[in-house]
Amino acid sequence: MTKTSTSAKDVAELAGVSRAAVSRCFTPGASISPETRARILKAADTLGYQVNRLASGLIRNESGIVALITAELATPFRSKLLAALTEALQRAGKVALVINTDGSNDSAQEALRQAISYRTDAAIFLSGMPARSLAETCQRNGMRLVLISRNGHHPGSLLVRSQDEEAGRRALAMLRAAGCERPALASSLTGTPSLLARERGFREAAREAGIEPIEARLGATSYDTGLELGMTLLARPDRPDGIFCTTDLMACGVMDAARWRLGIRIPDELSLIGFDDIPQAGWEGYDLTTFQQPVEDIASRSVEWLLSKESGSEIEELILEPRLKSRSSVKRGTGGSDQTVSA
Amino acid sequence: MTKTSTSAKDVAELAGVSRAAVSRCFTPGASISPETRARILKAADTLGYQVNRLASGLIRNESGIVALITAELATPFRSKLLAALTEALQRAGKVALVINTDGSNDSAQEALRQAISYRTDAAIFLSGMPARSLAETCQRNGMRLVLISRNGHHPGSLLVRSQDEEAGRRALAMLRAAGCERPALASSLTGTPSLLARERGFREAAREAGIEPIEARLGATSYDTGLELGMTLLARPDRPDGIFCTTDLMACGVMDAARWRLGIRIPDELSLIGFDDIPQAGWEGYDLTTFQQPVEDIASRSVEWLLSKESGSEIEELILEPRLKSRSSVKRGTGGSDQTVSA
DNA sequence: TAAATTTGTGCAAACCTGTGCACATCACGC
DNA sequence: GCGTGATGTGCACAGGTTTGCACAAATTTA
Repeated sequence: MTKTSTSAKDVAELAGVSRAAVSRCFTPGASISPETRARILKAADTLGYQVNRLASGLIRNESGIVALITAELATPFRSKLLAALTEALQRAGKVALVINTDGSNDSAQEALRQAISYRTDAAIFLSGMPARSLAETCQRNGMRLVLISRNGHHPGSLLVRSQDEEAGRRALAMLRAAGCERPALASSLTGTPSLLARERGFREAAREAGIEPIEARLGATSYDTGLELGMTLLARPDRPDGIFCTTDLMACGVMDAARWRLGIRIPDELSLIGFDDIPQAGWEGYDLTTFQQPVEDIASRSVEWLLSKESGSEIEELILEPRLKSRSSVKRGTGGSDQTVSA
Repeated sequence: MTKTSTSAKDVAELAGVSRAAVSRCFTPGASISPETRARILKAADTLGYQVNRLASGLIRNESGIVALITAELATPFRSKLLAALTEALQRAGKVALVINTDGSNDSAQEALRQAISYRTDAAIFLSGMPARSLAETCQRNGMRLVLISRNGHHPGSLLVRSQDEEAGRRALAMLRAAGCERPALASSLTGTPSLLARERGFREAAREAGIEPIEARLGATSYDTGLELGMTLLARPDRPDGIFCTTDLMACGVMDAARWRLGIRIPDELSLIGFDDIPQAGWEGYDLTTFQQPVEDIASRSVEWLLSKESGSEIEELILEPRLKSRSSVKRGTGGSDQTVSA
């Protein structure tokens, strides 16, 4: 029933050349004379011909598809990263296949199977981790793997992460510089390596300064979790006067709990620091001090890496430095300069 | 250099059967004995074999890929819709190819060409519109088209839209019921059909009530535009006491301009209504009255439609009713019940 | 003018899968 | 014992592309 679309054969017949010629016509750098090329292009145009990349990928062993494997796609940070990645891929002449997971490793595994069945040139993980055996199968087939904010160490794949621990340390230093005496840490229960690293940095820096930070952890990394975290932390008898939230989304929740439910003034009574620099962090009402993840860099450099043909078999790692976005959610310090802040 | 991945031939050899048997093993409903099936599955497992969907799609003329063509992917509403669509597709055994555009029709056209070259089973447009001729080429090739919130009328394609005009009318009625005497309309300059319809409904309802609404239009549909719109509208001598924003994102901007820059109290001095019901509209500080777009419905019903084989050649249209989310950004009316609100 | 080089084209094989057709095997009923 | 039907398997082709190889034509060189 469904008619098959126009193929190179049709174009060849119309232009009066062989099928090989039309293939060469669309292959950059192939040997073809200008006049036949023109004739073929004209024929292709009248027929509405587009090269069939399924067939092309089949024989060239390069589909041009890259799989993006992610959970919670609608989240501000994820969607920002996804947008940057799809655009970077498109600029490189690739195209993005988006596969959702529920965040579990099993689900990521299943997603990778899908990717394999479409013979994608690469797979980029924003959530979850594939099992080692399957990852090795991928490598063997020449499929490249990029792991963003994961802590696996599959040889041959690219590991992209931020200096999370350092950021955590820096957050504590900033709160102290702002005069906070009871710094607190607010995070989610999802044990994502990057979140754990941020927590660790904050905690260790606090202990080194002789302080045991107040900590609270709840549910998923969402706005609602932030609301709850705020209510929990700010109801304590030793109410914190500075909170580092491992995610902007949670920070927004904490701020709203403080401001709208408890009437606490920001930053006079409470300083807040987030992470990611989602768009909402820059909104008028939040104006949240946070660490900007270099999303564009992550995207463009990941794509750049997976375009480079030569893959050494050793682990490659790309560590990016988050840039501090200093806004008004942290009280201006009494005197400490920015110099004292460096880890 | 890049080794080719394991094919059905490899599995067949290991299992000691013909390649056809392997194919049948993975084809539901094909005739194959339980024991050979088991043997093949075992061999496939040890080799890590996955059916090559490129080749499969080539001969079955059904790639299993659906293209999602969109601009401004990182926007709250778009990402929500995208998440719903990708999940719905995945549930249906399809997979989503995401193609960015810059919003222009040319760009959408180019995206559709990409889709054709991958022989996608369908293309779903969230932005832009393909030219009629190209759209017809798609139809002829058996590729289905879904246009979300577009107003083209390509025969054979599905048109999905909300009752935007009615919502606009209803927004005005609500503002009037809240006692607003100077209702205003805030929108962007992007002439998206759905935005225009909302504006039209609002304007017409106002005129029917004998009021000429204050109108302001600026730039793109973004938070920043909302900020500017707020400053513009609220600086007028005849300052509006109720504003309908054609998008939640702009409504957030307007609210922030009013609250943080001008010290105007919501909803006492200004009532606000948005559209879309993005997550932020439900956040503590905004609590924005808005119209909820039935994103899940849009996604699931679009997918359902494009799975149904029989496509009548007449235009098919799917009109969904936005659900009013009544929150605290509109002053409680003096007495008007909800009955008076219906269009 | 003949030889040598460049340039462009066609043939055919290869990539991997699904499937119609023919055929072998087996059980069964008479 | 034989015809009949059911069941499962293999062969071979189709689908659309890329590309090595051979070859024809055109151009340059001696």
